[in-house]
Amino acid sequence: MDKSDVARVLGQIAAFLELRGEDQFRVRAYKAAARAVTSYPEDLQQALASGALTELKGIGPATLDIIDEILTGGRSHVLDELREQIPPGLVEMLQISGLGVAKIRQIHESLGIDSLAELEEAARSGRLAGLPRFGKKTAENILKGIDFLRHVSGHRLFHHARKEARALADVLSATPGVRRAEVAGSIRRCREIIRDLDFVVLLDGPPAPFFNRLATAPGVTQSIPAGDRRVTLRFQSGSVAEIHAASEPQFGFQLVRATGSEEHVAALAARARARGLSWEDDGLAHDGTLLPTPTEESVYDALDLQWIPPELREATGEIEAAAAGTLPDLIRLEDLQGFLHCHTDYSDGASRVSDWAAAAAERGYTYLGITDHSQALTDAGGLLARDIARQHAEVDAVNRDFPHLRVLKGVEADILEDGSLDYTPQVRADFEFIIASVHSHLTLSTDQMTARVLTAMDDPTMTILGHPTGRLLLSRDPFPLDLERVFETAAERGIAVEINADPQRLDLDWRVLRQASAAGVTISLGADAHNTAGMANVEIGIGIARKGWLTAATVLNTRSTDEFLAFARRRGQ
DNA sequence: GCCGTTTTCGGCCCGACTGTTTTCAGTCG
Repeated sequence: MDKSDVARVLGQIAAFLELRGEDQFRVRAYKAAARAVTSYPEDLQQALASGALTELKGIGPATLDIIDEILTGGRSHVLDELREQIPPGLVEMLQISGLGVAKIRQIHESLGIDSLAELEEAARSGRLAGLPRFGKKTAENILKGIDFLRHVSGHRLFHHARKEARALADVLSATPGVRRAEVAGSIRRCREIIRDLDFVVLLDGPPAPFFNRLATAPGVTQSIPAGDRRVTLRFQSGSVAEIHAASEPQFGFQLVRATGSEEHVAALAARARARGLSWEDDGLAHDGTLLPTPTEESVYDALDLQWIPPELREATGEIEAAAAGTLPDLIRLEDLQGFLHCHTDYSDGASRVSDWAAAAAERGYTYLGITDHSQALTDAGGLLARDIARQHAEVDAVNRDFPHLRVLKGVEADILEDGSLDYTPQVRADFEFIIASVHSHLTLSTDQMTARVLTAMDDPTMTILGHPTGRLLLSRDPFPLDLERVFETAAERGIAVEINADPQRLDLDWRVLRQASAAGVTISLGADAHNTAGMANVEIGIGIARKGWLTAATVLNTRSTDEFLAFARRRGQ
């Protein structure tokens, strides 16, 4: 049980209370507590033990009790009781965009519906559209929402899946007879959303006894063997893990096979056949004899290929490049000199300027770009024009305390509906660089949204286009935008386009990064972090950049402080 | 339910948008 589990329980309690028609402020208090837990930078267990949690804003006696109960016992009796009173199907419906508490209660009370399946049937049959204040459009949107939910169910964000996978890999490593356990599959490829977890384990002995042991391990509800060296495990939590067993001579082969996308692996198999080799379940064979392939390098080598970094194994040209010896020299975490896009307590961040500076200095960054929300984003407590001078004075003071770090005065300015940037030009001139982002009016057409963003790019104070498509993985589709024209304009104007490394965004999508760099666009890697724990976002952002074949030269914040500032200033003149 | 005090209970975000209806309820951020 960790922070995200605790936050999930608190959020669910809020949802149940909301459906029960409870006081809205009580509901809001639970939601606030969930947020407070999520953004709490320290270890929750320790904070509970030391009493630090009682000091946390948003946590009071009732929510503290619940957190204590979850952390010690793994469940909450408050939630359990609510589950008995209210059909859980109604809580699922809350996830449908456009359906709120009032409509769900109306549907439940007038049609007796309490599951998604029944809701879908009612929407299709027209019963739903017949309700007062419902109509054809509403029914259509609900069907769309159900489709979306089905599509995302069973998928998780990369960072959640990776955390679980690492924990499971530790358990596997500690199992008797296991010499090594590696995370493979889509997590190793750094896909933005993950369904199944894949592992390759190096065993001392035969797989069968090991698989039997796994089948009865705590939390495992089902164990489905596939052949004699693979097993699929289903867990109580809903997770699905595929375990591939390997002996030492074939470990590299199994790791390659379990890591690559289906298409990548199929292409490798075809290449093997073209070379008179056969690609079998248990290894690469020549004339019926398995070739020793203990490492991944030995597998690719046998196919006359350079070793291919896992992030690239998506069958998008990497095999051809590896054959020609032209794989890119991918960017690495240590290439970054600047840490960009973070929010302080001047807007919706939890960390102070000095906290950020200390964290950035500790990680060896040479500059740190502070970018609070601008005033138009009132929801996020956007920085009011009158508070800017105070923040800048604070930055100056912090800069005196950190001789090896330069804190830069940036801002994340809203791109308003008409494409203008938030604040007056005079106010914007006080910042050393500006990330401009769309946060509102997300339902414009492709033409309108493209025109809006292009207009914003006319503004000479814009340095970086933030989270360009506004998507929220597993919850909100990207807004429509003609990226080709945006890239063209960005390259022409010297505006960088962001890979937003918030694990919920990862926007730009890695699939369009090669198009962007081919168009000559400079990419900025932004953490979009709201507390110093969010510094780790950058690591995921690097994975996405690598997935998009980016080299250090394409990424803005691999440059020195002076080069970064020169990039920002060039446009203002 | 939590916060912040005028320390014991009153206040807590509201404006824009959508789909409905024909003046507005419900949702969203």
